[in-house]
Amino acid sequence: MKYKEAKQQFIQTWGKLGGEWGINRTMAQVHALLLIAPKPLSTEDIMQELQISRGNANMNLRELINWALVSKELVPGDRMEYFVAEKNIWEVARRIAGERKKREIEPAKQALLKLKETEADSKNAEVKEFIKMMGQLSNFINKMDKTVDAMMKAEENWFFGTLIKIM
Amino acid sequence: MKYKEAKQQFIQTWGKLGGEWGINRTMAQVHALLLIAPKPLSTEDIMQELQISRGNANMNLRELINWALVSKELVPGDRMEYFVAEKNIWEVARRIAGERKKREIEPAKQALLKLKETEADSKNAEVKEFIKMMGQLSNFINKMDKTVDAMMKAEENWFFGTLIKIM
DNA sequence: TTGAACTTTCAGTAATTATTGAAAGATAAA
DNA sequence: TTTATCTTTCAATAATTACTGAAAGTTCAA
Repeated sequence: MKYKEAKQQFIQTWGKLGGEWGINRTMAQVHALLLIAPKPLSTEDIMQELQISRGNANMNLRELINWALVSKELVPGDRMEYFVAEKNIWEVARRIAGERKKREIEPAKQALLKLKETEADSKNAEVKEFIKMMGQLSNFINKMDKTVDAMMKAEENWFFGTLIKIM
Repeated sequence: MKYKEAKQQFIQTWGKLGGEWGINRTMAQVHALLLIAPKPLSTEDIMQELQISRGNANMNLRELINWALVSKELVPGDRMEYFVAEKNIWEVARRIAGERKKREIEPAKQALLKLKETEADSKNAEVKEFIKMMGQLSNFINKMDKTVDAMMKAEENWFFGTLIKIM
């Protein structure tokens, strides 16, 4: 396959994957573009490559920076801003996991924890089932949480190494 | 907190979480409802509880069945269909992981594998960077894949137990 | 200061995704 | 069969989400 075609396909694939996992497709495409760029890209570069507006490019870049997946890079003697992506995939995975944990899992966890307190003494079948399920869910989400924490601290080889060894 | 309020909050929380992870919010709400139901529910029950149309209820139930998270249950002497959810959370997690792997991860993996073949001999910096990144991504996604496979086969306590022990 | 070069914002609009509800389809008891 | 009961489909519509582009904001060299 020719590079230009492969590049387009990678951008499409990464964008699609993002979309399926609740991440704005364009944001994932901008990320894809920066992941394979051998040097920092300007907003103009990104607008042109992906054929998107300045506003859209700006918004998605800002969001990628919020996720700590991309950072601004200043070139001395140039007023234009450039952007670079974190290129270590393990680090990328960690940051995504950390961010999603913070934004989505933790709030859900807190909510479930409160729900566990519901009228624990009731004899009603619905209520009993509810309490039981909240217990199960809290327990599960706690374990997930700890797993993500482990991942955040660990090195890639250690993490997968240990995991795969015990399979 | 009173049961009725807690129930509504659980449905909202589960629905929101689903939405954030690329799963139709209503589908997640139907799932939530079935998770805490002490007995099978009919389409009517679900329509009423969530205030949704028959078509919507039917569609989302079918999809939950495709995901193997819900099954139909027939009550002898009753023509109406009832639905029950898998209640073991570890099993639920396994099925979701398995399904998402099959639907989303595997196709992405295959696509990346092809992209790795791109003009490997080029001296162009862009192409070199691209090949490098495709290699990293393939390698990472392979490890993820194996981790999910391990999860699919393992028992909850063994899986998390081993994981948490090594933390 | 001024103004050229660049970035950010956001109201309006477009695109996508989800929902409704009525009609068609299926099933089984009479 | 026929008919009553229940399920499925899908075109129309609503709701949500994403995008555009022009105007406002910022920064800095002259």
